[in-house]
Amino acid sequence: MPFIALPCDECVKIGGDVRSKEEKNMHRWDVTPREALRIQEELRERVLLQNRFKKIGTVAGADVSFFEDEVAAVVAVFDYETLELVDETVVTSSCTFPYIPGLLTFLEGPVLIQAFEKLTHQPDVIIFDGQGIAHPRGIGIATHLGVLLERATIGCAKARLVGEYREPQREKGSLAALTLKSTTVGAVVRTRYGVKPIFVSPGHFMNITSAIEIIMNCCTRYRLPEPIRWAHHRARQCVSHFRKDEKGGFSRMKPKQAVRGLG
DNA sequence: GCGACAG
DNA sequence: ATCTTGTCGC
Repeated sequence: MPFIALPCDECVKIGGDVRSKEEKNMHRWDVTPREALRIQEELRERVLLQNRFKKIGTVAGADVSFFEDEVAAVVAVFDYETLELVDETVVTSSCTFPYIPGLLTFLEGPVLIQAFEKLTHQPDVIIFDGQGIAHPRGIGIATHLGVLLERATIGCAKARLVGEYREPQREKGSLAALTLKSTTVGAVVRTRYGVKPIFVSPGHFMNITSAIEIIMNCCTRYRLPEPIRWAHHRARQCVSHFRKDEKGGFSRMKPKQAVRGLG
């Protein structure tokens, strides 16, 4: 029974039951691609592209790594000024949905939400490895989870999903508008001289200008903002453990090794 | 029907 | 995403 002993600001009472806002907003995840589209259409109406976060004290990076059907999700929280780590959570799980362009949230969302629930320090802003509103239905993973968690989020993708743009200049800080149906949904940002640009778009409780500014402030000496780099790095470490366990396991040992091992 | 297509 | 060593360019 999902009862919470001490009701607080983060909780809401419903007929004697006490549920966190996350639970109250949650929808089903065991859905078909068609049902997933329907959920996105419903949630898009709840998106707010206006800043709704206080003075930024902390920023989090969220990412997921894979090894076959096993996944490891990491959420790492950093001090916005010093970019020092202040909190981090890891959750491993198995895939329940395939990767389908436009439906990434249904693959990574469930495990990421579990990781957020384990945090001790709730960040003021969250950066995701994927799109925000620069999505065919305006609700990429950053936007979707921003609505469910009711938090300010930013989408920071390494590649384009939708939209048109002109290549930004080679200098660090160069920008180009990412346009979809004659509407600017984000920006193509050159975070270092000459490197491949990243695709920044607001998720939720955030406007485009602030999204770009926050991302730039988190980019020190690499192409990706520090929170995302860290989360990605840690998620990969976890996945490497899966590999070792897999190798040492008996059931999935490769034929050549199995034969030798059995004499 | 033919490409495009976050991770 | 992931498999992967050295190597070309700033």
